[in-house]
Amino acid sequence: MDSGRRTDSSVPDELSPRAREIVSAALELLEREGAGALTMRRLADRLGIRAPSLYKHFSDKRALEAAMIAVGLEESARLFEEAASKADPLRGLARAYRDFAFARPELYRLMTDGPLPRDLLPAGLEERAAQPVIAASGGDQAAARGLWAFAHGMTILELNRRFPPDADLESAWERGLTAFAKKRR
Amino acid sequence: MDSGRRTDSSVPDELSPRAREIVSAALELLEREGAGALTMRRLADRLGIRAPSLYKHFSDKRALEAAMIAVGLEESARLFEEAASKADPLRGLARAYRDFAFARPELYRLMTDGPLPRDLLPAGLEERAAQPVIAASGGDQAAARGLWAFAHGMTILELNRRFPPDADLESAWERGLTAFAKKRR
DNA sequence: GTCTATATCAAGATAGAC
DNA sequence: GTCTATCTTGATATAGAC
Repeated sequence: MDSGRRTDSSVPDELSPRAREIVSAALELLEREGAGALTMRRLADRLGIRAPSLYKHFSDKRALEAAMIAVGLEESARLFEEAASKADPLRGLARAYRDFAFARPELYRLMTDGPLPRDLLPAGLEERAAQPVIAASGGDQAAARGLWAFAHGMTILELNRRFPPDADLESAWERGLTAFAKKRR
Repeated sequence: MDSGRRTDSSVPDELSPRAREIVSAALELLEREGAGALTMRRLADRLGIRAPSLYKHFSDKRALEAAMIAVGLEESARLFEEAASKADPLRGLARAYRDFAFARPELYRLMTDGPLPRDLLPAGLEERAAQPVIAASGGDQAAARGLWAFAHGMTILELNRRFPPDADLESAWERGLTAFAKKRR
């Protein structure tokens, strides 16, 4: 595994180079050791500096987390756009959604466990990530939100190991996607 | 406001009377001040005792939380059974689900944010709470899990204020319930 | 069943020097 | 951009007396 020094290509470039390195290290720390390990001290350790130095780059922890969430939204928007451009957009999108969440489970949690820090996010980013889901729902916003809720519910309940251990989740996904694929009338 | 002393009627009675009072106070504290406020110290304050005394009643915080979760499962099982016994079980159940979550949002989070403490829960309780959903899905477990995922997704995304502020959630619920109401073939 | 005293650990953030 | 020193706060849990 490479580490620390590498700059993640999807870190927003409004940030200074050093800030981007910090976000990159924070994402690695988060994913490797979980949300509980994402502290200013541990992050600084990983970068070989002291915790107070981080405050020269981010005003507080919330600003750092917002930058991390922005990375997640950019990446998911890109993945969703690609999936929705192929055959069977609805199932492709569902697959891309689940794959993203399981590739970066801790980031996914950070992105969904509370309100988005909308005041700190690039304008239009939230909408951009939602757009492919709306398109795959035939432009019906209500259907898109229902579909998102279903996908998020399946995903987060599985991530949280909240389903019974022996549950057949493949069938549950299939049943839900079939339901949302049907035209309303 | 009354406090501390009152015993919640749905606290499991395998516990000693004093332990039930503690669980009751913990549920109040959790709901009034949020998960961050549920600490052994704050709980003890509310009961007029010192934190170490709590450990005579619960071996650790996890055991206390398990008792709280058991209360939530008992209550939701009761509410779901009642809702599913009436006309339009699927919509009644969905309403009961959402109502429960919004009546006790912090308890709902505690119940869904991670794996159940299955080793500390009364046997059969998890299944009892799930049963009405399976029944309303015509006995189809996969459909029941999809429906649960949808309901949880709608609920938790709303509780987390994760939908756009202006989203029409009533329509999203309706679209999803219509989808799951249709027979699969 | 409750107490005091204590161990152990850790968090976010600021001031001010270099 | 980084440092040291520090503030302020707070957590879970145990030992052993009463």
